Amino acid sequence: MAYAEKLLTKCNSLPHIKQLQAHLITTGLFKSYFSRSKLLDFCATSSAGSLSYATFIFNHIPHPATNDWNAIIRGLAQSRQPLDAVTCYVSMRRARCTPDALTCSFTLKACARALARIEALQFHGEIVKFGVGADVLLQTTLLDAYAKCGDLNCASVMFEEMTSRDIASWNAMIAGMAQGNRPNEALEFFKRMRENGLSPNEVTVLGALSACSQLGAFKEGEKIYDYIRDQKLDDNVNVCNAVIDMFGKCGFVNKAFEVFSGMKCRKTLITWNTMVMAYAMHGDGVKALELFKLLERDGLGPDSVSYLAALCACNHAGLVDEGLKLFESMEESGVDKNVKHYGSVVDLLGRAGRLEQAYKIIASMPTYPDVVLWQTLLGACKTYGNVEMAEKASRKLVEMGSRSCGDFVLLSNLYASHGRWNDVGRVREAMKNRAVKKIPGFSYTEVGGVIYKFINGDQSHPNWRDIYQKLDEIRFRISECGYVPETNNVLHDIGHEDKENVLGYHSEKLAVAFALISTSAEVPISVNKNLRICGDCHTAIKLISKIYKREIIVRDRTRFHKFKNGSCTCRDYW
DNA sequence: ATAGGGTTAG
Repeated sequence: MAYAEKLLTKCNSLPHIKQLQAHLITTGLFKSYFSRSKLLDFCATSSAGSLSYATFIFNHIPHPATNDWNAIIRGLAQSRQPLDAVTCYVSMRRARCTPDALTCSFTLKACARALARIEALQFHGEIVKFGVGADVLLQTTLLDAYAKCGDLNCASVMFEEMTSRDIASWNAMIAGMAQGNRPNEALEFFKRMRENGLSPNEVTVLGALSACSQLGAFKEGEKIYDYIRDQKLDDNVNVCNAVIDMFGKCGFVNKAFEVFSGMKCRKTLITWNTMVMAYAMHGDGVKALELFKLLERDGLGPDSVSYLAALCACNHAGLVDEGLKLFESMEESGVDKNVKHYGSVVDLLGRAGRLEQAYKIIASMPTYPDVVLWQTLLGACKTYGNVEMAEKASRKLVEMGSRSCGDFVLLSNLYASHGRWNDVGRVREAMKNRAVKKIPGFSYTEVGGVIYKFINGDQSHPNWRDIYQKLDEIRFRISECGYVPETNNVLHDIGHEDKENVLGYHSEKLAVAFALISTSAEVPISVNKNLRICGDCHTAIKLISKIYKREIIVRDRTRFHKFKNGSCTCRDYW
């Protein structure tokens, strides 16, 4: 019997599969569940097979068994329309066929891929109903499905209720937290796992490193890297890629490059892209472009992510013509442009004041431009005081139902700077009517191996009075050097003095003040912000770096700012 | 009746 199975692994095209199918039918083996569902499964999931042909065979089976259904559901779960697997499951139940643990496993995978939280929840019920709830593998699949669908609370409950957990369960929890923007908790689970006597494997460290990257947690990241080398996990490309990314995002491009050039395993395109992006984030456009050119020599062609990283590098280094050339060369390289490439080039042109050209590029897009594109153009209009173009962009934003505070602020500021007070009032009215939402800004900083989080105007830190006192001192000292708060970054119906206060307690300022009072003078201060740094904080921190003789590194949403002796590596271009 | 399923970087 086993020979049919062996033949199956030798099939590498649909005609082969059909031949084997014919053979099974003529010898009567097709009636045996085993050979038949093996064939179905192979046909539905391997690259040699075809899902539609598998479905065709399946439809001719008079009374499909659980295994036959499983093969089709598995194939559908891996297809472009994963939710078809759920539909198939419904048919299976209607045909009164009983699901087993594998049926549930495949359908849950489908839910996770489709981000279908409600369906995942319903399958949780099915799992209990069919008595397979005690299966550890299935529990992990379920936990992972909840996490991928964004329901991290359900995922945690699942995890805590598990009576036995193996390394994959921990890995799913750590990766889930890291990917769900809860990096602190990811690291907590990582710590707990080790306290429970388990040794992290290559999958574990990927999740933990990703959490460190998000937090800019350099010390923790370096400890994990030591462990990786100790356990020889660095013969895995994915692990190397994650280490490079971690060092890059923690502000140590040189360390990232050391790892990149010292890799013992073969680099993939992702490795190259990660390194190009790291240079881009640090504003080192020349090195980024050098690497971008070298990547082709490694036998790899740049893909859309490579181009995005290179464009980003041009943006952060102010290389306008290089960027434009790169953008135009995409077509002949056969790499499709997506909305992010357009965004990058519009940003590039917008900063250089080439607003008409930027507008033309948006207009030439084959797909609809998104909100971010118009916001980028609007921002450039503000910088160059172009009211007509700003109105065009804002009109588009309003049409698209924008609710972002920044759009309204920009337009309002532009009107204000031209003394068009009626229009300012109109924009404010529109803001009220639309319940504009504002993403809260927060910053992280690490002191003594502990990561502290600050929210704008935060008073939750035990030493908040000391921090605010330090900020008062800072404000006094930088004012002596000519600092004037840039209150036009704030749009509220409040007095001038209050505006200064809102700005004065931005999360990045709180983090810097806290670091100043709690670290020694030799260590550079490192701060990590979720949004882009505001112009006022940028000016203030430049002065702080000079007066307090401290190097301050701020990573914002898009890049690194290294402040030293009164200037920043972004050269005020970001 | 036999086996198969979970965690993975830009």
